[in-house]
Amino acid sequence: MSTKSASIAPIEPARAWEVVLQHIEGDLLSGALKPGDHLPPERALAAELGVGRSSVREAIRVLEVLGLIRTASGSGPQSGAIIVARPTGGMSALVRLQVAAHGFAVRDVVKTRLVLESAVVAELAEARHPDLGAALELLDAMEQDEPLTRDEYLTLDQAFHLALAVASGNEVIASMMAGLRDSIESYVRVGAGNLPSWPDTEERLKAEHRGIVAAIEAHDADLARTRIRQHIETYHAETKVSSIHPD
Amino acid sequence: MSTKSASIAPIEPARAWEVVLQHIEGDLLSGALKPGDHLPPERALAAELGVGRSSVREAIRVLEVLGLIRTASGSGPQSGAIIVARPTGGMSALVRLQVAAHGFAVRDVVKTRLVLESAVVAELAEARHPDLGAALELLDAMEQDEPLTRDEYLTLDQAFHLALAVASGNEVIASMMAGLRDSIESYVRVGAGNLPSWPDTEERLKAEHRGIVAAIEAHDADLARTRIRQHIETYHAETKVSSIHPD
DNA sequence: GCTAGAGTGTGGTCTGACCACATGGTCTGA
DNA sequence: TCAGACCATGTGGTCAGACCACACTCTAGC
Repeated sequence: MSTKSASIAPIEPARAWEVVLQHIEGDLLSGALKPGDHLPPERALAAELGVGRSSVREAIRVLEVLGLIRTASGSGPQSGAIIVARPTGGMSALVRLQVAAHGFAVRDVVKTRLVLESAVVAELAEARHPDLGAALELLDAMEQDEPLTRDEYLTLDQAFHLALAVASGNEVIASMMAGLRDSIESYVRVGAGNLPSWPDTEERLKAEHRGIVAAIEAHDADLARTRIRQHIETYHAETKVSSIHPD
Repeated sequence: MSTKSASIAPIEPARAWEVVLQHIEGDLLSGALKPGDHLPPERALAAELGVGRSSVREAIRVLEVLGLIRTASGSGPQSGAIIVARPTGGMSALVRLQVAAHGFAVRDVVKTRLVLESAVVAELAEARHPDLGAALELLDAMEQDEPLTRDEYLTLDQAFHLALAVASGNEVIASMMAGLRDSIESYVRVGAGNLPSWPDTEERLKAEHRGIVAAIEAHDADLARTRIRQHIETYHAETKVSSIHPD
């Protein structure tokens, strides 16, 4: 406990957990902490900053949810809080919860995904040698002989779209795309269940995927934009007809 | 996420704070909690869910940072944890910390902002009657007689860009834009300090702002895209020359 | 009627105590 | 010498209880 007596109170006294958060952020900015490093043990951090361990834990929890660290109990080099800087999980949580709390409309999530993914395919089309290896493997997996269940297909579909974003080399867009998609995951799956004919839809989706890749490989950015737009809009329009939510 | 078979086999027993988070998310999805509502008091929530108060507080903290709730101590209708669903703050924190932890490259943040803002101005240009009132007021404020300091101008500039995003009516894009901009705020301000001639830059920025608005009002989406791209790219190129960071 | 004070309920914080667990060293017996 | 069992240690995870500061609400006294 730090002596609060006679301390000149700032305009807004930072809460204890904010002190911890700012301290860690400062260490990140100064380079004292890098991905792969361990945070000090919670008890040591608490003593160092003059706050209680519970306050340290609140800050740690925030960092964990935002995807900056991963925690593990026990002893040894794998335990403790380790900087990982994986934004995807945090982005998913943020968007998903905002959708749940009506801060984000599903319609806007879909539109934003459209904007980002259009940019992704256009950038890939304009790249000299876009690395579509991962995306192509996923397409092959979707077209294997054994029939896939709807859920399996949608999982691969999601991975395909994410692979395109990753291939574009922009981590920010890739994690935003992943977060947007994750957050409406349940809506997509429910919509797929209400489709009039899933096999027909699946065939159409496969053809559209190949068309998108073809446009990228042909370096035709405009065509790629058009096709990705149609791909997303068609699916959402089709599933929305039979969806429960009238909006 | 991967398999929907919700068997009891808990490979990973949910931690206490996750239980609280999931419970609140469930209440949001079911409509039991809406924006404006109060969360139960921490002590009541802890008793209801059979967890300790500290675990409840960790979940509450996460929700606060993500911008879902605001908390206030004291008594009465303004106190407690209230659902607000303001995504901007959470997005800013996420992006800022990921940049600090090298999960996001500043370059990608700028590129993403470019993608989103291009879409914003294009959408505004294609709208019948875009509501540019707030944006225009900010432009007027930037051009008043009394000279503005660099910081004041940049604050208005940021507000202008955000106003455009808000005018487009897409909350998701607006909060992402705000988060992206906030997260590189310090870089922008440092860059402005290193410009060869701020007054010249300020004049150019004013002209570019007016040009963007003119393109929107002329319903010329392509021109608006071009101008916003040039606006952002020029500024970042100019400040990067004298910046310390080589990349 | 009005005001000053007590009362109440809230979040914010700290402390101390356990637990489960992973690791790493030590001891024991072959 | 070495392999295996065992225990000490340090970590996060959790809980219970205790305060505090604060904002509101009620009420007694004027």
